[in-house]
Amino acid sequence: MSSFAGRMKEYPTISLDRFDRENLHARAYFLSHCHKDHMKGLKGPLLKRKLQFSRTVRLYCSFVTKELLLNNPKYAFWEEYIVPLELESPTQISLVDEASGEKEEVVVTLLPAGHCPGSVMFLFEGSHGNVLYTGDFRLPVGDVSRMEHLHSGSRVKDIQSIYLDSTFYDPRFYQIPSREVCLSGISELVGNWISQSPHHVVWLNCKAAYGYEYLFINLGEEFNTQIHVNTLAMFKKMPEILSYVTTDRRTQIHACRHPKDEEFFQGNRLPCGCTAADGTPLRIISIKPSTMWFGERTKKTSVIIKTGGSSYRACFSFHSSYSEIKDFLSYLQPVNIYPSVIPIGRTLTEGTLETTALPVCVEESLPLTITDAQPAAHNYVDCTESNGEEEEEEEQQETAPDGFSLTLSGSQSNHSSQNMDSCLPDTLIIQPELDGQKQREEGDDGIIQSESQQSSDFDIPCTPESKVPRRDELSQLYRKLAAGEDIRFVKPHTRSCAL
DNA sequence: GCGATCAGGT
DNA sequence: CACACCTGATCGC
Repeated sequence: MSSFAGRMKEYPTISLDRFDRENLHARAYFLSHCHKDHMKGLKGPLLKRKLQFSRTVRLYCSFVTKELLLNNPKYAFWEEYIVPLELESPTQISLVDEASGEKEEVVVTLLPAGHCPGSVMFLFEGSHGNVLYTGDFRLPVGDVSRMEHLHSGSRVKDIQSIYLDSTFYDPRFYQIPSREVCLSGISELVGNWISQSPHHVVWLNCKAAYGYEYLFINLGEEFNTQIHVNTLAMFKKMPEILSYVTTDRRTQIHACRHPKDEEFFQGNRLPCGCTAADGTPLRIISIKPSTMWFGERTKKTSVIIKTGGSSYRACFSFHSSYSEIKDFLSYLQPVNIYPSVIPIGRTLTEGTLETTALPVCVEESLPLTITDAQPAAHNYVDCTESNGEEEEEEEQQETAPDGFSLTLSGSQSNHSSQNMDSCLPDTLIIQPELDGQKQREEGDDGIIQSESQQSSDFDIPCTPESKVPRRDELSQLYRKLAAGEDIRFVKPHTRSCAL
């Protein structure tokens, strides 16, 4: 959960993705994307009143975000105060104090963030330096070097601070299969199922959030069909999406939802209640998009895991992996990095919220901490699926190697499907009729590669009280990152962090 | 009745 | 182990 309080040190009269408390006094608002955890306070009556009295306060976002936002009647009052901006079009904005008349100019540029429809990063350029607020993002390695507005000529712009989506900024999440790999895995599973008969249907068990649209589009395109969803209203001005979704239940691919949809599925019913025309029972499989992550050296595993007789998990991530974030940061080399997510291991309490939620500066507090590298005892990833019956293993004590488990909680079956495939990177496991998984193989690719080397590491500290990285350590790290050297990252001290 | 918060769920 | 969101209970206004 984002713990970003809404404001940046350099431009404190701006509020982004938070609209409550102190943010009620902002001179301008920015919304990076239309997910509820970035919209706190956005429908508040206080804010509504402020807008009615203001001549200058506006909300800036992408056109798509505006469209999605206004689709919800609770936010309809924003309509006349939203200024949608084109992507990659630097726009000057005046930050005006309406009481004093004091004014500050800033240029903002929206950069596509790859998180969900309409999601953007905001690049601010003004008298307090260049600052990048990433919002939530997923960018493949290398994409940052192709973002024109982060460059000036052939040179990377000097970035004073990055306010970072640090959701997976943790070496445990070293790798997440690419969007393309995940999509093709899902496609293969869907295709193998629905081609068997018209009564074979797929239920995509997606959350109630924007971000699955590209999945619908790709499946719709591939199978020349539309995906059944509950409502089309939010897409009415977005033809690229609209043409791939439908409220007509007569399709083999569903992403509809119902408050009791899991129960429905257990009873072999779709959430929409659809049945076959001739009374033949439907053959339904569910595919639940879930984040799967893998270790530094393991690229070999399935993006689809069978979790029950008719249930599958499919790899799907809205957020960049650790290595993607590392690529992003090492390319931009910001002076400061402010993680948006409170590092694991603690929950925010009333007392700590105020202090920990505030931005932290590399030099002063500690967005980053250098730790000693651990010897690479085991460099393979133990991809296990927790089936909910096992005790939480104790293996994640200090004896745990830097491998980590792929644990899929919430599975209803006893069926273990770990280490599904150790050889075929993108191949999924499909067993339409066979319930057993006899070809299951132990994760035997635990070959320890030899290049383990001692070197520095950094991760997000558990608490603001933990040790501050020394300046020389940081510069050393940055030099390595800049040189493209392989840097080993250790597990964060999430377990040992005593609180 | 409303909003905010929390616990618990998927 | 994460996320984004929902429901329902509780509290305060």
